[in-house]
Amino acid sequence: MGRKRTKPGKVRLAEVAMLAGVSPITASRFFRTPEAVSVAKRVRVESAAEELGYIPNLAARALASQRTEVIGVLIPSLTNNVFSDVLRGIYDAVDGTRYSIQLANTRYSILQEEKLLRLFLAQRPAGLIVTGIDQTAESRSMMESVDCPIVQVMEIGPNPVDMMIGFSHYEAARAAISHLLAQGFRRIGFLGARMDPRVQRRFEGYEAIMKEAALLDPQLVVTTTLPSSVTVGGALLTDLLSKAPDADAVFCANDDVALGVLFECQRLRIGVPNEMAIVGFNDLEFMAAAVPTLTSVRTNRFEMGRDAATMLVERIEGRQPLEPIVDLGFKVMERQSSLGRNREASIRKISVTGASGSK
Amino acid sequence: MGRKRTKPGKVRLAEVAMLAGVSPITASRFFRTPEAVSVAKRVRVESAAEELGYIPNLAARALASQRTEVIGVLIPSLTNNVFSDVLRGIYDAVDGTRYSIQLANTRYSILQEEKLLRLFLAQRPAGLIVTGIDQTAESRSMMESVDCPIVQVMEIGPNPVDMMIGFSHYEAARAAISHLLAQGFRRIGFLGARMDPRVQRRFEGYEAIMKEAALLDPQLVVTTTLPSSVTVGGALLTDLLSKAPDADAVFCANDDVALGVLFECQRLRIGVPNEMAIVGFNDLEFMAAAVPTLTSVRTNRFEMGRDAATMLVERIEGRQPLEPIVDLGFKVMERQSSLGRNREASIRKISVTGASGSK
DNA sequence: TTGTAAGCGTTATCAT
DNA sequence: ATGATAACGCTTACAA
Repeated sequence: MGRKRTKPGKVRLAEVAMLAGVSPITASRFFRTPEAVSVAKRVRVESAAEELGYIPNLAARALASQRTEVIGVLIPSLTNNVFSDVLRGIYDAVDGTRYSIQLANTRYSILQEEKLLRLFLAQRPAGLIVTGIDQTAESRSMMESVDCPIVQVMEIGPNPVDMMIGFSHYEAARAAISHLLAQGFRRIGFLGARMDPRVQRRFEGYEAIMKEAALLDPQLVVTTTLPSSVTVGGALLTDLLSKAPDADAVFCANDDVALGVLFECQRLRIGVPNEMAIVGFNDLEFMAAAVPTLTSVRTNRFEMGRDAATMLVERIEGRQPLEPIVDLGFKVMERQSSLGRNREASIRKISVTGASGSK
Repeated sequence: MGRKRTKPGKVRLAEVAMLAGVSPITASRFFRTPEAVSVAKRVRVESAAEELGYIPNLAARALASQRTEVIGVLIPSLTNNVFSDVLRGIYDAVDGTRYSIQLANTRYSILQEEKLLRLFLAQRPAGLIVTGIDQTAESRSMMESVDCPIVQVMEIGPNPVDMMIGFSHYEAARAAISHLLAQGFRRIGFLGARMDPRVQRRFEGYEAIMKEAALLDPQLVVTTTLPSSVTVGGALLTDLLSKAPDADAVFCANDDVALGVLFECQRLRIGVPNEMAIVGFNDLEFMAAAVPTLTSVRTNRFEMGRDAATMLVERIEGRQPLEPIVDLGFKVMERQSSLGRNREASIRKISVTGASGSK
């Protein structure tokens, strides 16, 4: 009628308990809250587990306890360097803890994200890391009604679902443009690929400060929904030059676009920065190695992932983090590609470093 | 004494079965093997599940069935573009199946890999994807004694644990050097970073063909165990030039090293390819966009991941794949950076494309 | 601090 | 094709 009994191969908690001469529940306690077990029994259970090579069955644990030790991570892309740095930080922080990562790729679709979120939440994750602040209303209400801690990464904004870590893409773009203005550039183009919400926000920063300087010109803006790449960067520059031949600088929403611009300038024999200044975004490794070295906005992606996971684990384990919203800031790395001639000495110096909120 | 009863919120299989007017086991069968349930009951269970919003409890399923629907993936690095492409392929293939991915980072350490392997196997994964063919003896015997299917990715070699998909790094390097030889280059340097087993194999390919051509010279070899990067590429070139000022070409074991070499040549005003030819490895996107365009060896990383996961799923579900060892080959993408002057017309033309084994 | 009893939600086994 | 029953291995709730 029933099923045949336990195969002898596997070591269960009961075996450990028996060898240690305690009840299963005591052994169970030992693994979860050692301090709740007397020292004498602690050592007996420990050595019994060691001797038998006991490995807990996570499925049984999850079923009995009604929760898992899985942290769900939703990111838009596996290809983009930016996210792989964040991921590395997450794995780094989780490494050595009892938690494991369940990763899923939304492919920049908030509908896909909603679907994955529903899937994840159904398995009662211990915590959740989601990218950005542009979830669907449905996703939002799911996240708000669920009881596990959640961290939104990559940017900061109003109304966090729970915790948040990132920086203001708007302010970062403003700082980049301020730098170009301070260097005397005036006809500054915006080159954007993918145009996901964060690139959109960078554009808004560009737009705002250009408008304030009375320098905004639609001819200076070239974007595409294609994924960003070096090749796309070259094409965007070509487009820009056909619309605004007098452009003297470009702010690229991604570093690979910036590299593509550099190559295109070389191809077209346009001097950088004399005829065309270049500023990128994210400060990938190659930016400092290029010829000329390329200015970019450094963002703290590894730290973002690491701290997000750490905050999450802290909360899962019942501790309250110091701050629910962490602004990791950014830094404009000024390099040769944006060295200006200070064409107008009247340009005020603008601080280009600091926390996003430090307006 | 016991615990309080089921909270009313969650929908269980029993509820679905009751609403459908069948026994729980029939409902269970419907979800796993619909064809084993009569059509009449199928529709009733389906609509009942729909109506109640039933979501299966994976922990209960894993506990009862003694297996999981998790595919473990062990890769050496999250940062390296090469692996993120493979990963993307894996996620792509698994997407939409019932399997999920459990990812872990060995950080290029086979001891770390062994540890993670032990951890994974303890949870009875449905399948496993591991990187390369250089596991520890202990790892190997664990993999051989476990009963789940396993795919080794990134390269092919003798004695697969189970299945294998990749290409011969040795042959790929030979093909790259053959191309340089055919273009008339003679003092061909080897620039290698990280020197993981696959880079090592590329070096062996370089070494063998250079020796055959009686051109091997230790002064032409510069390596480092540092992770590969654009910056490191520049430094390696500098080292090479100090040891072998007459080098006329470099084979870079990674594309980022190749890009670093290009930049360093620009910095030193060394003409590419006239004074220095450059060949990279992997054919990352920027290679075709650089100025001059950079020759590289194209490898099929996305396909590698996708096909590895597909083969695994096939095997998990009981089907035998056509071939347990898949050679995805490679292709030397000849571009401007290795355009030679055919200094010696006597050089025989060598085919540079094809499966790794097609010596 | 420790133990007893019951239950977590599903599937394997055997029988019909 | 369907169902009754027991079992998967652990933890919660409560009592001692």
